Amino acid sequence: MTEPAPRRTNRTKRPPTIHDVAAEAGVSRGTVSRVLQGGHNVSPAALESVNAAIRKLGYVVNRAARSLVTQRSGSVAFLLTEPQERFFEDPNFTTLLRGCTTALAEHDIPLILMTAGNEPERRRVTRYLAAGHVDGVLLVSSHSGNPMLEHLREAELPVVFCGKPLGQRGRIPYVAADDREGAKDMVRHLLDTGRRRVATIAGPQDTPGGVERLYGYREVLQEYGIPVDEGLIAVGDYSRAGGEAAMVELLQRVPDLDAVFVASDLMATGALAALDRAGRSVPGDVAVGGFDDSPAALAARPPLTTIRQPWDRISEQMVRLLLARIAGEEPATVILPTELIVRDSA
Amino acid sequence: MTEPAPRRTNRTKRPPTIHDVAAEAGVSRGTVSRVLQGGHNVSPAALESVNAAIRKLGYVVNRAARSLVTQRSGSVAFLLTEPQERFFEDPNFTTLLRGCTTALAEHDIPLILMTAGNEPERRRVTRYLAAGHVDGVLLVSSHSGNPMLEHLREAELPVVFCGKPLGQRGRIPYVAADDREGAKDMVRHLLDTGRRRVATIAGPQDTPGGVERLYGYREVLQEYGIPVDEGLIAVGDYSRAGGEAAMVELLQRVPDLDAVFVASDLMATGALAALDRAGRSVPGDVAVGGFDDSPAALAARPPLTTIRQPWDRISEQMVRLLLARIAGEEPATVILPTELIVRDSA
DNA sequence: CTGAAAGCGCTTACAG
DNA sequence: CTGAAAGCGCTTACAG
Repeated sequence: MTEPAPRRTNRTKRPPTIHDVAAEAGVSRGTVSRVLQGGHNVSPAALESVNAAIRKLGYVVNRAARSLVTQRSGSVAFLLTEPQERFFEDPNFTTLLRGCTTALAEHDIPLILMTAGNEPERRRVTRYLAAGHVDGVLLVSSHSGNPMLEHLREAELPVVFCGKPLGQRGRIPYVAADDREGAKDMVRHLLDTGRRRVATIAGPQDTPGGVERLYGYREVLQEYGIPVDEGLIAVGDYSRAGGEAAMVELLQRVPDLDAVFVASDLMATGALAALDRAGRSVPGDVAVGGFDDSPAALAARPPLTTIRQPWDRISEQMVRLLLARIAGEEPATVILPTELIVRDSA
Repeated sequence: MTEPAPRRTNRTKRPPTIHDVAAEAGVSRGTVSRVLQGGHNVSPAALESVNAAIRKLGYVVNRAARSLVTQRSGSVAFLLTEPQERFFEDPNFTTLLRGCTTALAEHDIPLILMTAGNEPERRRVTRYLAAGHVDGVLLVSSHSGNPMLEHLREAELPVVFCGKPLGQRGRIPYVAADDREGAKDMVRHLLDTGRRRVATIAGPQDTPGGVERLYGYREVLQEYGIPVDEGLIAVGDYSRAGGEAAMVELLQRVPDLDAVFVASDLMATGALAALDRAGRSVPGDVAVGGFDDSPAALAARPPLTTIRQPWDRISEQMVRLLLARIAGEEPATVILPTELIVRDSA
């Protein structure tokens, strides 16, 4: 009557193990494992009885044990290297995060959210990744000179970027919306609706969106035979305040502008405020085009004409590329088309 | 010369193990492990040489192995049971998510993001949690009748809610802003600045914010000796469109209202649009008070007077409570004060 | 097709 | 204070 006390945590019931399943099904643990791996080299009879046992017992594989032997974690990191404020303020990114979570869940892969916005965080994340705690990383920042990149390379971890990685040598897989074509669509729209002095508020020039959307602006002007006036170009930091300041600057420099293509909706709401204060009506005096089709675009007065990025498909493709990389496939790149959404501001 | 080929994944270098550290330090693996656990019952000399070896080798513990023996995952889930759109559109929640990630990182605990907005997702999440893949969960939805709750209870997993869980028996630990007091501050502000026909657009009545903020509204009117006119109360669904519809309804029912307390900034932007279309000036004809102090509050025209929720502290406290629960402490509750932010709309 | 066995990298009583 | 050893729950050659 003095049995050794069973080992217990504060959880009452221990989940069934592969051992229980094997006993229930009347086979060896090896066979159960083979069924778990896809059922190759398993007789139909064994397959069936194992599956029945799994259902009956409600068996779920213990990932820690599997991970220990396979040297695979079975999870993926979603890594933010932006200063956090910027990311979390940007509704695009939350859409992206949601999409990646869902897409990974379909493969039963948990998403681990990590931030590396400052030095201590970067150290922690680097250690975590180097220790092999994830099989790959979905990387969101595309600022050039990203200090995490070197670490990732050293850890030899599969990575997929959101947005074209700037200033990187080698082939780094990424998924991006077609920023340049999106910008071109917007500027064409402005021109086609009769605007002639079209300014632009570009994003930071160390980000792909900042660079590409400005390229698009220039290309369309050229296309229409309009000489590019550098005075019509201002740069913001993707924040609302940055957009506001840039608009003030533009108004001062080029009082007769009649349209502005703003590289993000958030900046566009700032531009709207500046125009309002300057007594310019939108779209009467000045047409305003945004980029992103974020909630802010709808909430703005007037609602913003903007460029929609296909975030659902971006996240889907990021996950697809990452899983392919993890499986050993070659790096690839996916560029997805954008869509012009015409509302009241232009 | 025929050594067995070393086992390899596609990663080149295998991280050092506790075995390597023990060899380097000249002690047993047990001693290394004891150092890892906090260094109790370890001689100063051993402690030092083990730490030196850890540094030299860049050793990082293998969580899968640890988890296998301790029966603890060392990670925590951040679980969204809202229909996803709502969550990800709400900037409060992303702030919360960020805060929780950071707070957990300080304890070296990875945050696993999970969504359970529909039935297949709920099944998957339930299996994952029941399998013991996380030590606890941070739960965000507070809609009453949440179908995940029962599963969590069955799995005997520590849980902390964000927001007061409605209609739950038993003591469930939660952290919330003081919704009622926040609402009272706003309504008092409206009344103190001379408004007399103060309407409200409440949130859904199956959410704590929806209920509590409406309570606050009623209480202040009573406090000021103003009889509550039920016609002045409308309910929205926290969306922009819902706020707009509710405002239209109120305007129709009570054309002479001169203020409205809206239970979220997002709904308030909708209300602003409706007022604009009805030709009412804000704050001239109608004062508008929001709730949340989200980015939308700043972007709104005019910028919204609103109630700020202390999201940083909320996330911090949620993590603290959850870790305490995991460590076996009793359930507790934390209510945090809000702050009135006066801008232009009221 | 299947079982027995080794081993993944840790932690934790148990002796000493 | 410390080492030897068992064991956590899996996967995977290896024989058969």
